[in-house]
Amino acid sequence: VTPAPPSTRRERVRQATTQEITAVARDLVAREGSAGLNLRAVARSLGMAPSALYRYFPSRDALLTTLIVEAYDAVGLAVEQAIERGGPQGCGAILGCVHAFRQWALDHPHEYGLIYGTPVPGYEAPDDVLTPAMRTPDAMLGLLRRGLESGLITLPLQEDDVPEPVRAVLTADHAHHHAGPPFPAHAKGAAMQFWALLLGLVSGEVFGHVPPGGRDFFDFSVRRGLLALGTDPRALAATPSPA
Amino acid sequence: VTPAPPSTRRERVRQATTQEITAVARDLVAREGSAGLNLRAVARSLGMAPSALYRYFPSRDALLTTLIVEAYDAVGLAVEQAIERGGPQGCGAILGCVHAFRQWALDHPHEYGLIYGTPVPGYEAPDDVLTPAMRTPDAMLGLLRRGLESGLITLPLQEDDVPEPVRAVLTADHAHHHAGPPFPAHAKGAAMQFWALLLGLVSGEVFGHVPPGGRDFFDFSVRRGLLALGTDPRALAATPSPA
DNA sequence: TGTACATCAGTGAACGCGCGTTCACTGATGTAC
DNA sequence: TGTACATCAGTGAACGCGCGTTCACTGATGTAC
Repeated sequence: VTPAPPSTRRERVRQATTQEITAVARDLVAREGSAGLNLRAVARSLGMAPSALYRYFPSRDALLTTLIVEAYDAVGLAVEQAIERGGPQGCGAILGCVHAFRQWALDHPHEYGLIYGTPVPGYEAPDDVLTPAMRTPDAMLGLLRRGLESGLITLPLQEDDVPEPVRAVLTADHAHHHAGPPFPAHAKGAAMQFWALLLGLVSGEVFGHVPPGGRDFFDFSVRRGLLALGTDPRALAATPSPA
Repeated sequence: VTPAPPSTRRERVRQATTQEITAVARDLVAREGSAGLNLRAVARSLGMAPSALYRYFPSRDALLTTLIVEAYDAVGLAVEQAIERGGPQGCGAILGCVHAFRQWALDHPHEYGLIYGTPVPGYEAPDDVLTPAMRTPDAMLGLLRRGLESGLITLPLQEDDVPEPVRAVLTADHAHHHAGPPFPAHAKGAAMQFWALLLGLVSGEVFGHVPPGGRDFFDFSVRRGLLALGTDPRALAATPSPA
């Protein structure tokens, strides 16, 4: 996060103030959603003149971008840590990962909405957010790769089972690429389906579009999704859900 | 929609104006999202004074509520019509239904966001929206019931396969009830999972949170979801996707 | 070590804007006799 | 059929508010000699 230690006193103060600003802004978004973010309220809360904020951010959108990047990084970090805690083999990491994702979303509903909800109208995301946005998907694809290599996951489909046009779409997609060799189309398709299920379950719960199923129902659904993904049933059944 | 034919001339004009207002408001939301809905713009577009709108709606929120109800009704209608077109047996109705849902969402992204996206901050939905909100889920549950009765769908799980706490959650949920006798817990769970998958796929596509898979990928994913639901594979494979 | 200058954080007032809502009013439409 | 009154759609001005952003400024922090 800090590339080089800030030398001068001024730089240190500046960095601290910047962090204070984003912290206050994050609180504001957490309480009222992205529409509630406004510079005057941030300034008020910091005891500054509104114009002073322009020393730190060139516009409201720039501040919003920072918050979006921070939100992506926060989920990403939560997910990565859960994977580590889950251990190197078996389903512990997988279950830990998805539960961490859900838990972060429930703990930070407005920040979740910022990145996985309705796009903020009039806001155009700059390229800077692409990398942090891929942090969580990358972590999950890493799990998939590990699972395929270790034999924990055996995709129930062959490459041929994927209809030609779908295969074309799946292999043509180079926009969202991640580290490592490419996945075969059927693996990519399965991953995207699982991701859609996960987003649907979590968004439904966070936004209230679905009757509340709670943690148990989420766990149950995710396990069924993992089975559909080709996860070894015995291994999955033997792995308890994270606390 | 019209309970009794409006008798007096005044009432007819009033009704026409009301419809004009909601039509303009709907356009505004369609172009700029729910945050873009503002009374002054509606009045401007109609050539009225802003205050005149208060003869028709007591507040901005009331107008928003009307739009939300209309959106629920519009998807609901689209889905119901697709089901009818799909025919009385087989998977035609099911595939038609989900494709109609997706298509409506893509055709009306902002209205979709209004009802299935991030909740509008500060807006509290009155009870009036509950009934229209259930229109689409009800239609789909009707399909499930029909499928179970005809044997087209055979749930892969038994009641006992659902862990006790999950079963408790599923049977306790009386808030969102629909017509007809209750479903057993495992059917309800399966339905909710499929609904979550559907919302995830569609929201991901509409909001751009997922690499674009398009119609073919959606069809492919939904078919896999239906198989996981226990739909007869042969019948499913024999049913083409709607045009 | 001390002085002259440059940099930059922060101030305070202002600009221009748009919003939801209220209120006293005018004039047309409907109703009762 | 005609008149007196009630209802109600729509006007126009105003209230009070909050927003993002600009701009000329002051004073403290840092830098070069």
